[in-house]
Amino acid sequence: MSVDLELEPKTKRPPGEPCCEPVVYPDVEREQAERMAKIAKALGDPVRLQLVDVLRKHAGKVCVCELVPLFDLSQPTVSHHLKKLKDAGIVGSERPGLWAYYYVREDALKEFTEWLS
Amino acid sequence: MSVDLELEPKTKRPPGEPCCEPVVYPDVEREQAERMAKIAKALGDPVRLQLVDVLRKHAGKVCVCELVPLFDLSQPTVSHHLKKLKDAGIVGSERPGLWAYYYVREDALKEFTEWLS
DNA sequence: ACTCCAGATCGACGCTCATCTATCTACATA
DNA sequence: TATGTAGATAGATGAGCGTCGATCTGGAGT
Repeated sequence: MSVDLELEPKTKRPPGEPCCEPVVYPDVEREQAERMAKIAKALGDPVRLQLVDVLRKHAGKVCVCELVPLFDLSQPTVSHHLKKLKDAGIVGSERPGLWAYYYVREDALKEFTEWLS
Repeated sequence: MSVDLELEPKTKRPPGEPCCEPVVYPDVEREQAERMAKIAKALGDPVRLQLVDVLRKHAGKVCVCELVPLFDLSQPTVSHHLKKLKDAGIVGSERPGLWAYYYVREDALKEFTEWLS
C-alpha cells in the first residue's frame, strides 16, 4: 500500500501533457486484493449471505437437508452456492454418512473484515 | 433472524417423506441480505478493492486523474468501477470543476463489516 | 466563440454467473 | 443385492459483468 499520490493535480500546465504524473503501483497489493475480492465475491449474493448467516447462528454443523427448504431454490442450486462458499474458504464441510454438514470458517471471515477495517 | 432448525435429521423415517420438516424463513432477513450483498458484490472485484484501499489511505478526496494511471485499465473502465462503488453507497464524489474527486463513505463500510461480525 | 481536456456514457464483445432439469455417486436399510 | 435417498455433478440457458473504443457533456483558457 502506501502509494504516494499527488492529491492536487496541477491546475495550469502545457497542453498535451497528462494532468498527473504516472504513479507506480506496488504489485504486492494485487495478490491480497484478489484474495479478498474472492471472498467478497462469494459473499456478494443474498442467498449465500443468508446461508452464512444461518450457519453462524447454529454454531455447530448444519445438515444440507436443513438448508435447502429455507430457500425457494432447487437442491442443486443450494449445493452450488455452498460450493462457492467453500471454494472461497468461507465454509467447510463434512460428510460422515449420507448427510453433509457445513460450518463457517470464522477465521476466514475475520481475516476479511479485519482487512476491510 | 434466529431460525429454529432441527440440527439432527431423523435417521429413520417412513420412505416417501422428506428428511426434514419444512421451516418458514422470515422474509425480513432477505431485504437486509440483499442490501449487504449489494455492498459485497461491489467489493467483489480486485480493482474496486484497490480503489477503496487507495481512497482510504488518502483520507481526503482523490482526483480521478490520479486513480486511472494506477491501473492497467482504460479511463472508462475505471469510471465504471467507481460508479459501481458509488451505486453501492461505498464511495461518494464531488465535481467542483473539471476534475472529479472521490472519497470513501466509511459509515457504509462500517455497517457492512459490523453486520458480518 | 473556439478549442482543449476530464470524466461520464454508450454500444459491443466475450466471459462468468445463477438457475434449472437430468443424471450420477454413494451410503443405508431391508 | 436391490431399492431408496442425500447430495454432488453435468449441461443448458438467459442475465449480468468487465473491458474496450467511440462518443457525449460541460467547465477552462485563449
